[in-house]
Amino acid sequence: MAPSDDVTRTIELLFFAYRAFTHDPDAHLESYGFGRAHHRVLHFVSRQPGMRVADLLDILAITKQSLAPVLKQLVDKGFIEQHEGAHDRRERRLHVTAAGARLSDDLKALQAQRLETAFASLPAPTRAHVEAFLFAIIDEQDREAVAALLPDVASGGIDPKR
Amino acid sequence: MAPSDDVTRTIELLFFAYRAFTHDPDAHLESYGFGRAHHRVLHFVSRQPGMRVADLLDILAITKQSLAPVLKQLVDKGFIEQHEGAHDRRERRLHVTAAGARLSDDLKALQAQRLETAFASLPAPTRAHVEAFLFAIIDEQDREAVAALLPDVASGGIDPKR
DNA sequence: CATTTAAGTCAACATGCCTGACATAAATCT
DNA sequence: AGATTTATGTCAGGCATGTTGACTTAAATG
Repeated sequence: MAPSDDVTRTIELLFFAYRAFTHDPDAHLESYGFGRAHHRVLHFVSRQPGMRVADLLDILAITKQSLAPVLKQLVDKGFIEQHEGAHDRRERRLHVTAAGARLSDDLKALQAQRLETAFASLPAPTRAHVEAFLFAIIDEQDREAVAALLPDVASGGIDPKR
Repeated sequence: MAPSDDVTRTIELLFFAYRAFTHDPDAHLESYGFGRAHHRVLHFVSRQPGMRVADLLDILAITKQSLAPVLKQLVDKGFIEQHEGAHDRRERRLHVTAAGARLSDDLKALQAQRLETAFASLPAPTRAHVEAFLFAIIDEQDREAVAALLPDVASGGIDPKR
């Protein structure tokens, strides 16, 4: 096997796996007239209620002009609410409504189903290895910010070599 | 830890990791006036020289109307060549040119760098676990076709439980 | 009071995907 | 041979998601 076959296989698996991973929510979102961009907003607002617009832009790494129509649609259709900041009234603190929480949970359930089925079919250490790998793929300078965002790892984490 | 924290962490890691994974090639492609769609075409044609347009459409899961402008640009700029099929002259067999092979290799090197650095920082079994996971994420009905496409696994594969 | 900050808006544009309809040439079936 | 199917290409129109640049508004801060 050529030396680059390993990396080719990983690259192609990532492509096909990520497409599968996003497929179910994409299909579900269609019935609401929403797309993947709406999913991302809903997910992170649901995960961090009260976040500011600027925080969301940082996480998504898009411009406010890109976010604007997506956020407006989510607000107009009653999935997200904006509240004036308590201490700084320029801020629009973002919250999911009950409907938004429901949709966000439904979308997560679709992805959870796929991920948990995969993990259940594989040996127990898989999850820790996979998470360590995914984390190591992220730019070193971004890892701290991402780690601060993620739910804590329970245990069995794979530590990077020194 | 809430039961859904695990899946939330995996979902978010996949999002951030995939964004990082595509970032370097995206940036490199910009200087050619190309996008991610061109990368995918270049990659698969390079991997399977002589493939037909219909094969490419199947793999990418897009319509020929979506592919057409992307393929035309790659042909016009001298990265891909089309040759009449030897046995069936309706077919346009796709091949990368020398320049196409070079660009494809350059893009792969960027992703290889990221992946291999990640694997090198982690215990040896990581690669097998990661690949088994990515494969298990793919729809069961698509796995056979994907497996046929991928370079063979050398050894140390993680077998799914029965 | 001047400046900065948070957010929103308007315009123009590019990419990458879609559906639908139709065209062409070559292979295949009857 | 003639009809049909197949492989590919093309035209038209549309939608989602992103970009840059310029500007506005309101509120906080120096």
